[in-house]
Amino acid sequence: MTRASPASGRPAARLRLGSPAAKRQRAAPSSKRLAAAAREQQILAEAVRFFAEVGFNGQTRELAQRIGITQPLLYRYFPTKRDLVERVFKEVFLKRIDPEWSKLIADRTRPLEDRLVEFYAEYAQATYTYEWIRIYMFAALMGEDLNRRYIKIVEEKLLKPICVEIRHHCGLAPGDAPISEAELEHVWVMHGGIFYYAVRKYVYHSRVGTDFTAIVRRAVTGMLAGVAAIGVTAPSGRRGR
Amino acid sequence: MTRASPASGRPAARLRLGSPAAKRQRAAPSSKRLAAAAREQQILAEAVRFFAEVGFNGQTRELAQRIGITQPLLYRYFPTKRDLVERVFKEVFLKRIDPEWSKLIADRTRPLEDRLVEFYAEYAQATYTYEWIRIYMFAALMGEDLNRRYIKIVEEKLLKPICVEIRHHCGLAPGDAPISEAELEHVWVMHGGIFYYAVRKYVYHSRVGTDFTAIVRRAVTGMLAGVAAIGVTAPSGRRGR
DNA sequence: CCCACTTCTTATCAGATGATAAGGAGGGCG
DNA sequence: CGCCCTCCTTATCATCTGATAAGAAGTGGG
Repeated sequence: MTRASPASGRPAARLRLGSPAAKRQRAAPSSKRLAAAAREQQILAEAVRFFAEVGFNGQTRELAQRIGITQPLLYRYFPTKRDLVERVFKEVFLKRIDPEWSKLIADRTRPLEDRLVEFYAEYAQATYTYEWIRIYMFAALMGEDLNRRYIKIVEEKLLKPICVEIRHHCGLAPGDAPISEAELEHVWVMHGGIFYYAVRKYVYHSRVGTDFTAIVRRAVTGMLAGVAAIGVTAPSGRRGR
Repeated sequence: MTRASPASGRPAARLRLGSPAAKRQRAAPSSKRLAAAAREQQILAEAVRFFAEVGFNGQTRELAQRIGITQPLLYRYFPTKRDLVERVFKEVFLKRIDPEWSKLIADRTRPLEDRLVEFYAEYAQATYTYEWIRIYMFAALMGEDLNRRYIKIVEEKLLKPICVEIRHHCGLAPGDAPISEAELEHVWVMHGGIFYYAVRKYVYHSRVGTDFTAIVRRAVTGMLAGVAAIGVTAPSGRRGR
Protein backbone atom coordinates (compact mmCIF):
# COMPACT_ATOMS: atom_id res chain seq x y z
CA MET A 1 0.00 0.00 0.00
CA THR A 2 2.63 2.43 -1.02
CA ARG A 3 0.99 4.89 -3.34
CA ALA A 4 -2.55 6.03 -2.93
CA SER A 5 -4.82 3.27 -4.01
CA PRO A 6 -5.92 4.03 -7.55
CA ALA A 7 -9.66 4.35 -7.55
CA SER A 8 -10.37 4.70 -3.85
CA GLY A 9 -8.50 8.01 -3.69
CA ARG A 10 -9.32 10.84 -1.34
CA PRO A 11 -13.02 11.52 -1.15
CA ALA A 12 -13.76 14.43 -3.41
CA ALA A 13 -10.98 16.94 -3.04
CA ARG A 14 -13.25 19.69 -4.20
CA LEU A 15 -15.75 19.10 -1.48
CA ARG A 16 -13.13 20.25 0.92
CA LEU A 17 -13.15 23.64 -0.70
CA GLY A 18 -16.77 24.25 0.08
CA SER A 19 -16.80 22.54 3.43
CA PRO A 20 -16.49 25.04 6.29
CA ALA A 21 -14.19 22.83 8.30
CA ALA A 22 -11.11 20.99 7.25
CA LYS A 23 -9.17 23.72 5.59
CA ARG A 24 -5.91 23.67 7.40
CA GLN A 25 -4.03 25.98 5.11
CA ARG A 26 -5.14 29.41 4.07
CA ALA A 27 -6.08 27.90 0.75
CA ALA A 28 -7.67 30.81 -1.00
CA PRO A 29 -11.02 29.76 -2.45
CA SER A 30 -9.45 31.23 -5.54
CA SER A 31 -11.96 31.81 -8.26
CA LYS A 32 -11.24 28.94 -10.56
CA ARG A 33 -10.11 29.30 -14.08
CA LEU A 34 -8.08 32.44 -14.22
CA ALA A 35 -6.62 33.91 -17.37
CA ALA A 36 -3.18 32.48 -17.95
CA ALA A 37 -1.31 35.67 -17.21
CA ALA A 38 -3.26 36.31 -14.03
CA ARG A 39 -2.68 32.80 -12.77
CA GLU A 40 1.00 33.04 -13.46
CA GLN A 41 1.24 36.23 -11.46
CA GLN A 42 -0.74 34.68 -8.65
CA ILE A 43 1.57 31.70 -8.49
CA LEU A 44 4.64 33.90 -8.59
CA ALA A 45 3.37 36.17 -5.84
CA GLU A 46 2.54 33.28 -3.56
CA ALA A 47 5.82 31.56 -4.40
CA VAL A 48 7.71 34.62 -3.20
CA ARG A 49 5.90 34.50 0.10
CA PHE A 50 6.17 30.76 0.41
CA PHE A 51 9.87 30.42 -0.36
CA ALA A 52 10.67 33.44 1.78
CA GLU A 53 9.03 31.64 4.65
CA VAL A 54 10.29 28.09 4.32
CA GLY A 55 13.25 28.38 1.97
CA PHE A 56 13.74 27.01 -1.49
CA ASN A 57 13.46 23.44 -0.33
CA GLY A 58 9.78 24.10 0.18
CA GLN A 59 7.72 21.61 -1.73
CA THR A 60 5.62 22.26 -4.75
CA ARG A 61 2.66 20.44 -3.27
CA GLU A 62 2.51 22.71 -0.28
CA LEU A 63 2.88 25.79 -2.43
CA ALA A 64 0.05 24.63 -4.66
CA GLN A 65 -2.12 24.00 -1.65
CA ARG A 66 -1.57 27.52 -0.40
CA ILE A 67 -2.58 28.93 -3.72
CA GLY A 68 -5.57 26.66 -3.81
CA ILE A 69 -4.63 24.81 -6.96
CA THR A 70 -3.30 21.37 -7.71
CA GLN A 71 0.40 20.76 -7.85
CA PRO A 72 0.62 19.78 -11.53
CA LEU A 73 -0.89 23.11 -12.49
CA LEU A 74 2.31 24.79 -11.40
CA TYR A 75 4.06 22.95 -14.17
CA ARG A 76 1.77 24.44 -16.75
CA TYR A 77 3.23 27.85 -15.96
CA PHE A 78 6.73 26.95 -14.88
CA PRO A 79 8.43 24.03 -16.62
CA THR A 80 10.49 23.10 -13.57
CA LYS A 81 10.72 24.10 -9.97
CA ARG A 82 14.08 25.66 -10.70
CA ASP A 83 12.41 27.91 -13.26
CA LEU A 84 9.92 29.06 -10.69
CA VAL A 85 12.68 29.68 -8.18
CA GLU A 86 14.58 31.71 -10.70
CA ARG A 87 11.54 33.82 -11.44
CA VAL A 88 11.24 34.42 -7.72
CA PHE A 89 14.86 35.54 -7.61
CA LYS A 90 14.27 37.96 -10.44
CA GLU A 91 11.07 39.23 -8.91
CA VAL A 92 12.96 40.05 -5.77
CA PHE A 93 16.38 41.11 -7.00
CA LEU A 94 15.33 43.02 -10.07
CA LYS A 95 14.02 45.65 -7.80
CA ARG A 96 17.18 47.19 -9.05
CA ILE A 97 19.16 49.83 -7.30
CA ASP A 98 17.19 52.98 -7.98
CA PRO A 99 19.38 55.52 -9.87
CA GLU A 100 17.59 58.22 -7.92
CA TRP A 101 19.41 57.01 -4.85
CA SER A 102 22.78 57.78 -6.36
CA LYS A 103 21.55 61.26 -7.18
CA LEU A 104 20.23 61.72 -3.68
CA ILE A 105 23.57 60.69 -2.22
CA ALA A 106 25.45 63.10 -4.43
CA ASP A 107 23.20 66.12 -3.92
CA ARG A 108 25.64 68.51 -2.29
CA THR A 109 23.06 71.20 -1.74
CA ARG A 110 22.12 69.32 1.41
CA PRO A 111 24.11 68.20 4.44
CA LEU A 112 25.55 64.73 3.93
CA GLU A 113 23.98 63.44 7.10
CA ASP A 114 20.52 64.36 5.90
CA ARG A 115 21.10 62.79 2.54
CA LEU A 116 22.25 59.54 4.05
CA VAL A 117 19.39 59.40 6.50
CA GLU A 118 16.90 59.96 3.73
CA PHE A 119 18.63 57.49 1.49
CA TYR A 120 18.43 54.75 4.09
CA ALA A 121 14.81 55.53 4.75
CA GLU A 122 14.05 54.93 1.10
CA TYR A 123 16.42 52.03 0.70
CA ALA A 124 14.91 50.33 3.70
CA GLN A 125 11.42 50.80 2.37
CA ALA A 126 12.41 49.08 -0.85
CA THR A 127 14.42 46.20 0.49
CA TYR A 128 13.97 45.73 4.21
CA THR A 129 10.88 43.60 3.90
CA TYR A 130 10.21 40.11 5.13
CA GLU A 131 10.28 38.65 1.65
CA TRP A 132 13.30 40.51 0.36
CA ILE A 133 15.55 39.94 3.35
CA ARG A 134 14.80 36.27 3.70
CA ILE A 135 14.98 35.42 0.01
CA TYR A 136 18.22 37.33 -0.09
CA MET A 137 19.70 35.33 2.76
CA PHE A 138 18.42 32.01 1.46
CA ALA A 139 19.88 32.76 -1.94
CA ALA A 140 23.17 33.80 -0.41
CA LEU A 141 23.48 30.60 1.59
CA MET A 142 22.69 28.61 -1.53
CA GLY A 143 25.66 30.28 -3.18
CA GLU A 144 23.54 31.98 -5.80
CA ASP A 145 25.54 34.23 -8.00
CA LEU A 146 22.83 36.89 -8.00
CA ASN A 147 23.94 37.88 -4.53
CA ARG A 148 27.49 38.56 -5.41
CA ARG A 149 26.36 40.59 -8.37
CA TYR A 150 23.97 42.54 -6.18
CA ILE A 151 26.71 43.21 -3.66
CA LYS A 152 28.95 44.52 -6.39
CA ILE A 153 26.24 46.91 -7.51
CA VAL A 154 25.71 48.09 -3.95
CA GLU A 155 29.40 48.79 -3.67
CA GLU A 156 29.66 50.61 -6.96
CA LYS A 157 26.42 52.55 -7.00
CA LEU A 158 25.89 53.27 -3.35
CA LEU A 159 28.84 52.72 -1.05
CA LYS A 160 31.59 54.14 -3.21
CA PRO A 161 29.53 57.25 -3.99
CA ILE A 162 29.03 57.61 -0.27
CA CYS A 163 32.80 57.37 0.18
CA VAL A 164 33.24 60.11 -2.38
CA GLU A 165 30.82 62.31 -0.49
CA ILE A 166 32.62 61.57 2.72
CA ARG A 167 35.86 62.81 1.21
CA HIS A 168 34.09 65.97 0.18
CA HIS A 169 32.46 66.22 3.58
CA CYS A 170 35.87 66.08 5.22
CA GLY A 171 37.09 68.88 3.03
CA LEU A 172 39.36 66.70 0.98
CA ALA A 173 39.81 67.23 -2.69
CA PRO A 174 37.67 64.70 -4.52
CA GLY A 175 40.90 63.32 -5.83
CA ASP A 176 41.17 60.71 -8.48
CA ALA A 177 42.57 58.20 -6.05
CA PRO A 178 40.35 55.16 -6.01
CA ILE A 179 38.37 54.52 -2.90
CA SER A 180 40.60 52.64 -0.51
CA GLU A 181 39.73 49.38 1.12
CA ALA A 182 39.68 51.11 4.49
CA GLU A 183 37.23 53.75 3.35
CA LEU A 184 34.93 51.18 1.83
CA GLU A 185 35.03 48.90 4.82
CA HIS A 186 34.19 51.73 7.15
CA VAL A 187 31.06 52.47 5.16
CA TRP A 188 30.30 48.76 4.95
CA VAL A 189 30.20 48.58 8.73
CA MET A 190 27.55 51.28 8.84
CA HIS A 191 25.65 49.78 5.95
CA GLY A 192 25.86 46.31 7.42
CA GLY A 193 24.85 47.56 10.82
CA ILE A 194 21.72 49.07 9.37
CA PHE A 195 21.04 45.99 7.27
CA TYR A 196 21.49 43.87 10.34
CA TYR A 197 18.54 45.65 11.89
CA ALA A 198 16.41 44.01 9.21
CA VAL A 199 18.09 40.67 9.76
CA ARG A 200 17.29 40.79 13.43
CA LYS A 201 13.71 41.64 12.62
CA TYR A 202 12.92 39.25 9.79
CA VAL A 203 15.42 36.43 10.18
CA TYR A 204 15.82 36.22 13.94
CA HIS A 205 12.28 37.41 14.60
CA SER A 206 13.77 39.42 17.38
CA ARG A 207 12.24 42.49 18.93
CA VAL A 208 13.92 45.53 17.45
CA GLY A 209 13.83 49.23 18.12
CA THR A 210 10.77 51.05 16.88
CA ASP A 211 12.25 54.27 15.56
CA PHE A 212 14.23 53.18 12.56
CA THR A 213 14.93 56.71 11.39
CA ALA A 214 16.48 57.62 14.72
CA ILE A 215 18.63 54.49 14.60
CA VAL A 216 19.83 55.37 11.14
CA ARG A 217 20.58 58.93 12.12
CA ARG A 218 22.75 57.81 15.00
CA ALA A 219 24.50 55.30 12.78
CA VAL A 220 25.20 57.90 10.13
CA THR A 221 26.37 60.45 12.68
CA GLY A 222 28.65 57.91 14.25
CA MET A 223 30.08 56.86 10.94
CA LEU A 224 30.82 60.45 9.96
CA ALA A 225 32.26 61.21 13.37
CA GLY A 226 34.42 58.14 13.11
CA VAL A 227 35.85 59.29 9.84
CA ALA A 228 36.57 62.70 11.30
CA ALA A 229 38.17 61.25 14.39
CA ILE A 230 40.39 58.70 12.75
CA GLY A 231 40.65 59.62 9.11
CA VAL A 232 40.17 56.71 6.81
CA THR A 233 41.35 58.32 3.64
CA ALA A 234 45.03 57.76 4.03
CA PRO A 235 45.95 54.40 2.61
CA SER A 236 48.00 53.73 5.73
CA GLY A 237 46.87 50.20 6.28
CA ARG A 238 48.37 50.03 9.72
CA ARG A 239 46.43 51.66 12.42
CA GLY A 240 45.75 49.54 15.44
CA ARG A 241 47.83 46.43 15.46
CA MET B 1 12.91 -0.67 -12.91
CA THR B 2 12.35 1.66 -10.07
CA ARG B 3 14.58 0.57 -7.30
CA ALA B 4 18.01 -0.85 -7.83
CA SER B 5 17.65 -4.34 -9.11
CA PRO B 6 18.10 -6.69 -6.19
CA ALA B 7 21.01 -8.93 -6.93
CA SER B 8 22.59 -7.12 -9.83
CA GLY B 9 23.40 -4.11 -7.68
CA ARG B 10 26.36 -1.84 -8.04
CA PRO B 11 29.54 -3.74 -8.81
CA ALA B 12 31.49 -4.00 -5.62
CA ALA B 13 31.14 -0.79 -3.72
CA ARG B 14 34.26 -1.49 -1.78
CA LEU B 15 36.39 -1.84 -4.83
CA ARG B 16 35.77 1.83 -5.45
CA LEU B 17 37.63 2.66 -2.28
CA GLY B 18 40.81 1.10 -3.53
CA SER B 19 40.47 2.15 -7.13
CA PRO B 20 42.54 5.23 -7.89
CA ALA B 21 39.90 6.74 -10.12
CA ALA B 22 36.22 7.26 -9.52
CA LYS B 23 36.34 8.91 -6.16
CA ARG B 24 34.40 12.09 -6.72
CA GLN B 25 34.08 13.16 -3.11
CA ARG B 26 36.89 13.63 -0.67
CA ALA B 27 35.90 10.38 0.92
CA ALA B 28 38.54 9.86 3.52
CA PRO B 29 39.93 6.34 3.34
CA SER B 30 39.14 6.41 7.02
CA SER B 31 40.77 3.64 8.92
CA LYS B 32 37.95 1.23 9.37
CA ARG B 33 36.57 0.15 12.65
CA LEU B 34 36.96 3.04 15.00
CA ALA B 35 36.05 2.96 18.66
CA ALA B 36 32.47 4.05 19.13
CA ALA B 37 33.26 7.35 20.80
CA ALA B 38 35.83 8.25 18.20
CA ARG B 39 33.50 7.45 15.35
CA GLU B 40 30.77 9.54 16.89
CA GLN B 41 33.08 12.51 17.16
CA GLN B 42 34.22 12.01 13.61
CA ILE B 43 30.65 11.98 12.34
CA LEU B 44 29.77 15.03 14.36
CA ALA B 45 32.77 16.98 13.16
CA GLU B 46 32.09 16.21 9.55
CA ALA B 47 28.39 16.90 9.99
CA VAL B 48 29.20 20.40 11.20
CA ARG B 49 31.25 21.04 8.10
CA PHE B 50 28.73 19.38 5.82
CA PHE B 51 25.60 21.12 7.09
CA ALA B 52 27.42 24.44 7.27
CA GLU B 53 28.17 24.05 3.62
CA VAL B 54 24.90 22.80 2.17
CA GLY B 55 22.36 23.51 4.87
CA PHE B 56 20.32 21.14 6.96
CA ASN B 57 18.53 19.71 3.98
CA GLY B 58 21.76 18.03 3.06
CA GLN B 59 21.32 14.32 2.68
CA THR B 60 22.55 11.63 4.97
CA ARG B 61 23.94 9.61 2.10
CA GLU B 62 26.17 12.43 0.98
CA LEU B 63 27.34 13.08 4.50
CA ALA B 64 28.20 9.42 4.96
CA GLN B 65 30.08 9.40 1.70
CA ARG B 66 32.20 12.33 2.81
CA ILE B 67 33.08 10.57 6.01
CA GLY B 68 33.84 7.43 4.10
CA ILE B 69 31.27 5.26 5.79
CA THR B 70 27.93 3.85 4.75
CA GLN B 71 24.77 5.79 5.38
CA PRO B 72 23.14 3.32 7.78
CA LEU B 73 26.12 3.61 10.08
CA LEU B 74 25.05 7.14 10.90
CA TYR B 75 21.94 5.70 12.45
CA ARG B 76 23.96 3.59 14.80
CA TYR B 77 25.25 6.75 16.46
CA PHE B 78 22.34 9.11 15.91
CA PRO B 79 18.82 7.66 16.03
CA THR B 80 17.42 10.17 13.57
CA LYS B 81 18.72 12.89 11.33
CA ARG B 82 17.08 15.44 13.57
CA ASP B 83 19.13 14.15 16.49
CA LEU B 84 22.30 14.63 14.52
CA VAL B 85 21.23 18.13 13.52
CA GLU B 86 20.53 19.01 17.11
CA ARG B 87 23.93 17.78 18.18
CA VAL B 88 25.41 19.99 15.50
CA PHE B 89 23.49 22.96 16.89
CA LYS B 90 24.79 22.28 20.35
CA GLU B 91 28.30 21.75 19.11
CA VAL B 92 28.18 25.17 17.52
CA PHE B 93 26.07 27.23 19.88
CA LEU B 94 27.35 25.87 23.14
CA LYS B 95 30.52 27.68 22.46
CA ARG B 96 28.92 29.85 25.04
CA ILE B 97 29.56 33.49 25.62
CA ASP B 98 32.85 33.49 27.47
CA PRO B 99 32.44 35.17 30.90
CA GLU B 100 35.93 36.56 30.43
CA TRP B 101 34.55 38.81 27.75
CA SER B 102 32.20 40.52 30.16
CA LYS B 103 35.12 41.12 32.47
CA LEU B 104 37.20 42.48 29.64
CA ILE B 105 34.44 44.88 28.68
CA ALA B 106 34.08 46.15 32.23
CA ASP B 107 37.78 46.58 32.97
CA ARG B 108 37.88 50.32 33.58
CA THR B 109 41.63 50.40 34.03
CA ARG B 110 41.86 50.55 30.27
CA PRO B 111 40.39 52.91 27.69
CA LEU B 112 37.00 51.73 26.49
CA GLU B 113 38.06 51.82 22.89
CA ASP B 114 40.92 49.41 23.54
CA ARG B 115 38.69 47.08 25.49
CA LEU B 116 36.13 46.93 22.72
CA VAL B 117 38.71 46.39 20.03
CA GLU B 118 40.24 43.57 21.97
CA PHE B 119 36.88 42.10 22.77
CA TYR B 120 35.89 41.98 19.13
CA ALA B 121 39.19 40.45 18.19
CA GLU B 122 38.51 37.61 20.60
CA TYR B 123 34.83 37.36 19.84
CA ALA B 124 35.54 37.16 16.16
CA GLN B 125 38.09 34.45 16.66
CA ALA B 126 35.52 32.35 18.50
CA THR B 127 32.51 32.87 16.28
CA TYR B 128 33.40 34.41 12.96
CA THR B 129 34.25 31.14 11.31
CA TYR B 130 32.81 29.55 8.23
CA GLU B 131 31.00 26.88 10.20
CA TRP B 132 29.68 29.06 12.96
CA ILE B 133 28.35 31.87 10.80
CA ARG B 134 26.64 29.64 8.27
CA ILE B 135 25.12 27.24 10.78
CA TYR B 136 23.93 30.26 12.70
CA MET B 137 22.21 31.75 9.65
CA PHE B 138 20.74 28.44 8.53
CA ALA B 139 19.35 27.86 11.99
CA ALA B 140 17.95 31.37 12.12
CA LEU B 141 16.17 31.00 8.81
CA MET B 142 14.75 27.69 10.01
CA GLY B 143 13.24 29.54 12.94
CA GLU B 144 15.27 27.61 15.48
CA ASP B 145 14.74 28.88 18.97
CA LEU B 146 18.41 28.56 19.81
CA ASN B 147 19.04 31.73 17.87
CA ARG B 148 16.67 33.88 19.79
CA ARG B 149 18.12 32.58 23.01
CA TYR B 150 21.63 33.30 21.80
CA ILE B 151 20.63 36.83 20.79
CA LYS B 152 19.20 37.43 24.23
CA ILE B 153 22.45 36.34 25.82
CA VAL B 154 24.42 38.60 23.52
CA GLU B 155 22.24 41.51 24.56
CA GLU B 156 22.43 40.79 28.26
CA LYS B 157 26.04 39.73 28.61
CA LEU B 158 27.73 41.80 25.97
CA LEU B 159 25.77 44.68 24.52
CA LYS B 160 24.14 46.00 27.68
CA PRO B 161 27.44 45.89 29.55
CA ILE B 162 28.91 47.83 26.67
CA CYS B 163 26.09 50.36 27.06
CA VAL B 164 26.93 50.70 30.73
CA GLU B 165 30.56 51.35 29.88
CA ILE B 166 29.50 53.91 27.33
CA ARG B 167 27.58 55.80 29.97
CA HIS B 168 30.66 55.75 32.13
CA HIS B 169 32.80 56.75 29.20
CA CYS B 170 30.58 59.76 28.60
CA GLY B 171 30.97 60.80 32.20
CA LEU B 172 27.43 59.95 33.14
CA ALA B 173 26.58 58.50 36.48
CA PRO B 174 26.15 54.76 36.05
CA GLY B 175 22.56 55.38 37.07
CA ASP B 176 20.10 52.68 37.78
CA ALA B 177 18.02 53.60 34.76
CA PRO B 178 17.72 50.56 32.53
CA ILE B 179 19.48 50.70 29.22
CA SER B 180 17.19 52.46 26.80
CA GLU B 181 16.14 51.10 23.47
CA ALA B 182 18.06 53.86 21.74
CA GLU B 183 21.28 53.06 23.56
CA LEU B 184 20.97 49.38 22.81
CA GLU B 185 20.15 49.91 19.16
CA HIS B 186 23.11 52.16 18.70
CA VAL B 187 25.41 49.45 19.95
CA TRP B 188 23.56 46.89 17.87
CA VAL B 189 24.40 48.82 14.73
CA MET B 190 28.09 48.62 15.54
CA HIS B 191 27.85 44.99 16.57
CA GLY B 192 25.81 44.12 13.50
CA GLY B 193 28.14 46.03 11.26
CA ILE B 194 31.07 44.02 12.52
CA PHE B 195 29.11 40.78 12.32
CA TYR B 196 28.15 41.65 8.80
CA TYR B 197 31.80 41.57 7.87
CA ALA B 198 31.70 37.86 8.59
CA VAL B 199 28.46 37.46 6.67
CA ARG B 200 29.98 39.07 3.64
CA LYS B 201 32.94 36.80 3.93
CA TYR B 202 31.34 33.44 4.66
CA VAL B 203 27.81 33.76 3.37
CA TYR B 204 28.25 36.00 0.37
CA HIS B 205 31.77 34.74 -0.33
CA SER B 206 32.60 38.31 -1.08
CA ARG B 207 36.01 39.82 -0.97
CA VAL B 208 36.40 41.68 2.30
CA GLY B 209 38.98 43.94 3.81
CA THR B 210 42.12 42.26 5.09
CA ASP B 211 42.78 44.17 8.28
CA PHE B 212 39.92 43.18 10.54
CA THR B 213 41.39 44.85 13.60
CA ALA B 214 41.61 48.17 11.82
CA ILE B 215 38.02 47.82 10.67
CA VAL B 216 36.89 47.13 14.20
CA ARG B 217 38.85 50.05 15.57
CA ARG B 218 37.20 52.45 13.17
CA ALA B 219 33.79 51.00 13.92
CA VAL B 220 34.33 51.36 17.65
CA THR B 221 35.70 54.85 17.32
CA GLY B 222 32.77 55.86 15.19
CA MET B 223 30.28 54.38 17.57
CA LEU B 224 31.81 56.20 20.53
CA ALA B 225 32.06 59.43 18.59
CA GLY B 226 28.44 59.05 17.57
CA VAL B 227 27.37 58.75 21.15
CA ALA B 228 29.34 61.80 22.08
CA ALA B 229 27.98 63.79 19.17
CA ILE B 230 24.35 62.96 19.57
CA GLY B 231 23.84 61.61 23.05
CA VAL B 232 21.78 58.47 23.12
CA THR B 233 21.12 58.28 26.81
CA ALA B 234 18.14 60.58 26.98
CA PRO B 235 14.99 58.58 26.37
CA SER B 236 13.80 61.26 23.95
CA GLY B 237 12.46 59.03 21.26
CA ARG B 238 12.07 61.76 18.69
CA ARG B 239 15.19 62.87 17.04
CA GLY B 240 15.18 63.04 13.26
CA ARG B 241 11.87 62.88 11.42
C1' DC C 1 -26.88 24.06 -28.33
C1' DC C 2 -22.57 22.34 -29.67
C1' DC C 3 -17.83 22.77 -31.09
C1' DA C 4 -13.24 24.21 -30.18
C1' DC C 5 -10.03 26.23 -27.30
C1' DT C 6 -8.12 27.02 -22.87
C1' DT C 7 -7.73 25.89 -18.09
C1' DC C 8 -7.42 22.65 -14.51
C1' DT C 9 -7.59 17.96 -12.19
C1' DT C 10 -6.80 12.99 -11.46
C1' DA C 11 -3.75 9.35 -11.66
C1' DT C 12 0.73 8.01 -11.82
C1' DC C 13 5.76 7.66 -12.51
C1' DA C 14 10.69 7.45 -11.22
C1' DG C 15 14.19 8.86 -8.51
C1' DA C 16 15.44 10.65 -3.95
C1' DT C 17 15.58 10.01 0.93
C1' DG C 18 15.12 8.84 5.95
C1' DA C 19 15.20 4.72 8.27
C1' DT C 20 15.48 -0.55 9.47
C1' DA C 21 16.77 -5.52 9.47
C1' DA C 22 19.99 -9.02 8.98
C1' DG C 23 24.30 -10.59 8.55
C1' DG C 24 29.46 -10.11 7.71
C1' DA C 25 34.10 -8.93 9.51
C1' DG C 26 37.79 -7.64 12.73
C1' DG C 27 40.12 -8.84 16.83
C1' DG C 28 40.85 -9.83 21.67
C1' DC C 29 40.34 -13.41 25.25
C1' DG C 30 39.98 -17.95 27.11
C1' DC D 1 42.07 -21.63 17.50
C1' DG D 2 37.63 -20.48 17.90
C1' DC D 3 34.09 -17.91 20.52
C1' DC D 4 31.89 -13.65 21.03
C1' DC D 5 31.39 -8.87 21.28
C1' DT D 6 31.40 -4.73 18.79
C1' DC D 7 31.60 -2.29 14.56
C1' DC D 8 30.19 -1.94 9.98
C1' DT D 9 27.93 -3.18 5.38
C1' DT D 10 24.40 -4.89 2.11
C1' DA D 11 19.83 -5.00 0.90
C1' DT D 12 15.55 -3.06 1.31
C1' DC D 13 11.44 -0.43 2.84
C1' DA D 14 8.04 3.37 2.86
C1' DT D 15 7.42 7.78 1.93
C1' DC D 16 8.39 12.06 -0.17
C1' DT D 17 8.82 14.73 -4.15
C1' DG D 18 9.55 16.72 -8.81
C1' DA D 19 7.48 15.85 -13.00
C1' DT D 20 4.23 13.92 -16.88
C1' DA D 21 0.14 12.13 -19.43
C1' DA D 22 -4.59 11.93 -20.27
C1' DG D 23 -8.79 13.63 -19.92
C1' DA D 24 -12.49 16.45 -17.48
C1' DA D 25 -14.56 20.96 -17.02
C1' DG D 26 -15.45 25.80 -17.96
C1' DT D 27 -16.34 29.29 -21.65
C1' DG D 28 -17.36 31.83 -25.75
C1' DG D 29 -18.59 31.97 -30.83
C1' DG D 30 -21.52 30.42 -34.45
